[in-house]
Amino acid sequence: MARDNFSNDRRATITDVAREAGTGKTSISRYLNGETGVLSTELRERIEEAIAKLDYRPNQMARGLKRGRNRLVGMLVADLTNPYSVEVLQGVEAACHAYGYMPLICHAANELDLERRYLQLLTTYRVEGVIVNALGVKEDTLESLTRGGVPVVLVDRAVEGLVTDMVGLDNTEAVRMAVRHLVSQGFDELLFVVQPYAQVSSRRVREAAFRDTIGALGVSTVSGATIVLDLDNDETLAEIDARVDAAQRQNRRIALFAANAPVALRVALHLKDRHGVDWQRRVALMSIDDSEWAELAGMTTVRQPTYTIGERAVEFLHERIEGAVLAARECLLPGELVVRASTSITVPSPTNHGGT
Amino acid sequence: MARDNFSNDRRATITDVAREAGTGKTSISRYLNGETGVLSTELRERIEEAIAKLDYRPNQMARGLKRGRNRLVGMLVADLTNPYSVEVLQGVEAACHAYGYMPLICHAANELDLERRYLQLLTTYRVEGVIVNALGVKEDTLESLTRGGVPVVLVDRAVEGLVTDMVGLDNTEAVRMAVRHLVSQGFDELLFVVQPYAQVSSRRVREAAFRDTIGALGVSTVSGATIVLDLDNDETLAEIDARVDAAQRQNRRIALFAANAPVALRVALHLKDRHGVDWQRRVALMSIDDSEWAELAGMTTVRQPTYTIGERAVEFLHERIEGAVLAARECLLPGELVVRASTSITVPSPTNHGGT
DNA sequence: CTGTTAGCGCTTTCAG
DNA sequence: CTGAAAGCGCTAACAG
Repeated sequence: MARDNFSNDRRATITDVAREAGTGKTSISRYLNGETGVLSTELRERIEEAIAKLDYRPNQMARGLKRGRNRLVGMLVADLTNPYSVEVLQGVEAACHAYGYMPLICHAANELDLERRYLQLLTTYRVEGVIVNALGVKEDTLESLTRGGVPVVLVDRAVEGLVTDMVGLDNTEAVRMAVRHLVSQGFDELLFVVQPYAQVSSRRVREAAFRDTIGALGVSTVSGATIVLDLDNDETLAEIDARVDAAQRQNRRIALFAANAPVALRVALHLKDRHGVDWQRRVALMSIDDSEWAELAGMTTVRQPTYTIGERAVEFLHERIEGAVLAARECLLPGELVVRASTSITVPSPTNHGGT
Repeated sequence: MARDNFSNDRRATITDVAREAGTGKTSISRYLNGETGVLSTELRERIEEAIAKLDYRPNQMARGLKRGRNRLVGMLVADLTNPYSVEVLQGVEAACHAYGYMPLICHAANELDLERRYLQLLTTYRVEGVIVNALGVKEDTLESLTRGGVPVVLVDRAVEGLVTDMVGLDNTEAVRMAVRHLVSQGFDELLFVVQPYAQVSSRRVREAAFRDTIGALGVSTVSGATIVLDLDNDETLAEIDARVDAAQRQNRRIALFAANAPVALRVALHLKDRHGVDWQRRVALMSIDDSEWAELAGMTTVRQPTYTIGERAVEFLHERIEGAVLAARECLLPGELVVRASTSITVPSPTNHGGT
């Protein structure tokens, strides 16, 4: 029903509806924009009928063109493969709907070219604002956006030379919490494993926090070191092995601390490869990011408030779109320590998974 | 550089560029559309300068409005949390770029309301086509799309009462392959675990294939049963336990076969909970979908050709957008058996992970 | 309360 | 080779 008319392929336009309802376009427009009470009940009914009959849907493009705003916001994700991003995304989506925005999701797949290209595309579609989980590199296209008056809010990572709102994890506190946990569990040698961090601010901050925290502990008690792991290059894994072996020879209790989920997975796979299925009995591993397999592997993590990060990002963006003029803000949300068996220094017994 | 002029907030329009270049809008338009050779070199240079100076970007909305096509295609994903979807997405994105489409990614988060809402939104933005990984339920909005002349191609799942192109895994063959593998490994009791499958065609097909394959083997050799697992309700897990216990009491070699990754994870978590960290020594588990933790857990899987699925979907869509009129097509791509330690019937030794 | 009239930024005849 | 003008679908004054 409601569409027994010629399936004309071409969608009905506001003009068609006006004609069908025997009125002018203005009234239709008024109806569409909820200017209720300004229309006689009689007219409103005729309009409703016409709309139903023609299965009419207003064309957002045309609307946007006229109004100067199209309710589109861009969400540029560096890597959808990383569950972190998907979770943030969910917060973003929910908040967008609440505010009446349509999120345009773009996936840079860790490619700088793609990031740039999408940024341009978004410009071209005249999005009203952009949330960017950037690759971190200085990017003219990004600057060009803000200069063009399009609000930008950064997620997880800052971008060199760009001052805007940014929301992410309180990395310093998260790392501190993790290190304190490891120390309290009796580990006395900590290895922080992180991807090349020069470009990516969150990694940089985490690494710095790791060293600071260790330093504050007094070098005599606990020793720590950072290992830079290139996911595409297995060589650095050898260094981890060397450190682990050395520590164990000296009877030191060593723990690996992965800076994020991809690193944790890479390291875990390697350890399993090297030590066999029982690898977790040989070496302790924890990480930032509570990925879906963390529970299965019984790995201690710091869970990020991903959903909230996404929501908050949209809130910031919304305020800016509405015209707020204020200095760049930084919103750092606290992580949550999720303790599991991997960081109890005693060999986990089969029935005891997750200690305190 | 290239933007030392008044940062006017308002982006430059084609009119601005025309004025700046001292010419008419038509020429600018021609330049933008690559109607090269129709412009004198001299004019072209002036245009290029003007564009650069004003940092001009053509407004796609306006273009679309006039042209009647905006190069937008919708991609509706049922659940981004499922790595399957993300992988398909990557194929879709790549293919879209190749064809010059801008994919609008929408995430239904397994909510029927959201699915419907997004479908309407996409209509409203006049996307030229839609790729749908639907929730599977009969959906008026979807039908309304196709009737409105918007091409739709389905991914992974068919939708009741909707005849369109669809691309996905060759489920029947995939299940057959898996069952044969399990049997050849010496398992003689198979438990197929699947979410409620009435609504979702791919699950239905997998379940049917499971029963058929078992049946074809001759009931005397191997016995099989299907267990329906509701991810939000733990009760059904008890049935799995009962079956496993019974089989082991009778000295039968039982294997669990999860219909997809979410099920596999749920089951794995439960088994670990019940049997401790060594659960894999107690019960064999394999699944369709090769998720990132499968390697870590040493779990045998059937890997889907996700990327190709995405690509193929866009190809189909493209042909339809270009006006091809043909009967609905179905493209079933083969899966790949990835054998790992979980399905070798002997207890996996620490140094031997994954046999043949 | 309702309709007429101008555009939004762009493409596309149709004449120079 | 180049430009003027009409119009895509819609909204927003501005009259009635």
